[in-house]
Amino acid sequence: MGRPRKALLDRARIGATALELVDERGDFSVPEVARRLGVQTASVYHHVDGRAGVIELLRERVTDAIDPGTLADARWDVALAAWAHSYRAAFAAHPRTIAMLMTSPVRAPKVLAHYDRVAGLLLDAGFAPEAVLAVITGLDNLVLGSALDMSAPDPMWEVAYGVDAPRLVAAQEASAPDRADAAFALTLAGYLAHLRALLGDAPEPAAR
Amino acid sequence: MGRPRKALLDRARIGATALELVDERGDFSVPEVARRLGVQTASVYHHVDGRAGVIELLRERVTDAIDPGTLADARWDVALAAWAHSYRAAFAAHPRTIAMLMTSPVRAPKVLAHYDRVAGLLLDAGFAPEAVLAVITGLDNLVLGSALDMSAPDPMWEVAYGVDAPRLVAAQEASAPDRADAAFALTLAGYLAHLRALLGDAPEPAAR
DNA sequence: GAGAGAAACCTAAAGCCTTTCGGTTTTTGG
DNA sequence: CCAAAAACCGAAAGGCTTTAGGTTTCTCTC
Repeated sequence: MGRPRKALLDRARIGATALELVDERGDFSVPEVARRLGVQTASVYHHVDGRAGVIELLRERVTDAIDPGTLADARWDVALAAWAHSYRAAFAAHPRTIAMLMTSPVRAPKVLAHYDRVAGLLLDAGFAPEAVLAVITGLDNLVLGSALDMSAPDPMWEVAYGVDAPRLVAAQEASAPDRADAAFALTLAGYLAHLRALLGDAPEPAAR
Repeated sequence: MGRPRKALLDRARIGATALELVDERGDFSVPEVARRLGVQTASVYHHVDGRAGVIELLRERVTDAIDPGTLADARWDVALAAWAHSYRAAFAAHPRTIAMLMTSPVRAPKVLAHYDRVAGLLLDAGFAPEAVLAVITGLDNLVLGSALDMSAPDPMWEVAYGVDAPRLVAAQEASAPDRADAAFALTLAGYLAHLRALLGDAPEPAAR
């Protein structure tokens, strides 16, 4: 014991291991992370500010997958749609982190830069300054609501034997396997069409 | 000690106390509930199936506030909108429960009955059976995404000193205090308009 | 290149939580 | 009336979070 010749731990390995655990089991604990890395629990605390610190590592890992390039399109609605898809995909890749990340404010500069660009996009598109945050919030709600749905158990509605909900059961049996994606497409298309209408743009025909 | 003359505990009191704790602190533990009720921890386990059982009590309490009468309107879109508002309000009253309730499937018969009625409503309105669940999921995403937003810290985006996000900061400062409500109205209006368009109804003018 | 201080890991321990087991008293139902 | 069930308590096992203090190795400065 004592300091090892070669470091056994670093923040990257801790974050990766915690994310593995959350993906597999829906949660993590510091001792579990330590066991997986072949190290004592207390050692992890040397690199990270406790459990909360590990959660911040998770946030960094998950949100790093959001593609900033999606915001480059000249048409604001196309850019917004692409960004929303990328955002959703990032969370969809690790859906069990969502409940863990939502209850603390966003502080990661990289993520804040995304939202700043979105705000600029909306201002340039012609939205009133006092409306911009509501528009962003709405988009956020769509993305996170959908991402949360992907983290939910499948099926989401468990109709026990003896409970009477025939139409819900039929709907569940008839639903396509891409239900979650279809729902997101539906809400996003509706939202963007509504925003275009508010701006007085010529509404594009609601493609299928 | 031994069995008391008058019962000290029941499921209702346990549920109410746990909900109080979650509202106040964002979480609960079985010993905390017991302390508040002036009882030993082990006694709680006599009435409830562990921590998970207490969470189910929370779900019952929160969802009981959803008004089934909202679904009675003859116009499917009006009914859906009213139901969504009621649903959202129920969660908004106890926003800290949301993260706790989302990760386990819905089993409460009363809630399942709601969704069953919604499924029937959509079928009668003319949606294809295989599309019904996607439509429901989309609505669910809007409601829960918005409810989650209400449980999020305010402000949601914390731009630290030295981080450059001027347009986001300006948008936050310019935003009205009813940002969350405005965002929900925006997304719901867009969604319903989109659904009406899909059905080929005469689209009502998007009343601002 | 030598020594001081920092870094990285470990052992130990306090305090909390979840859950179970068995004991005691009171109520209830046949 | 009495046996079984119900309601509560005490105790304890095992896990988690976090801190404190010890040991070894590395690194930076003189």
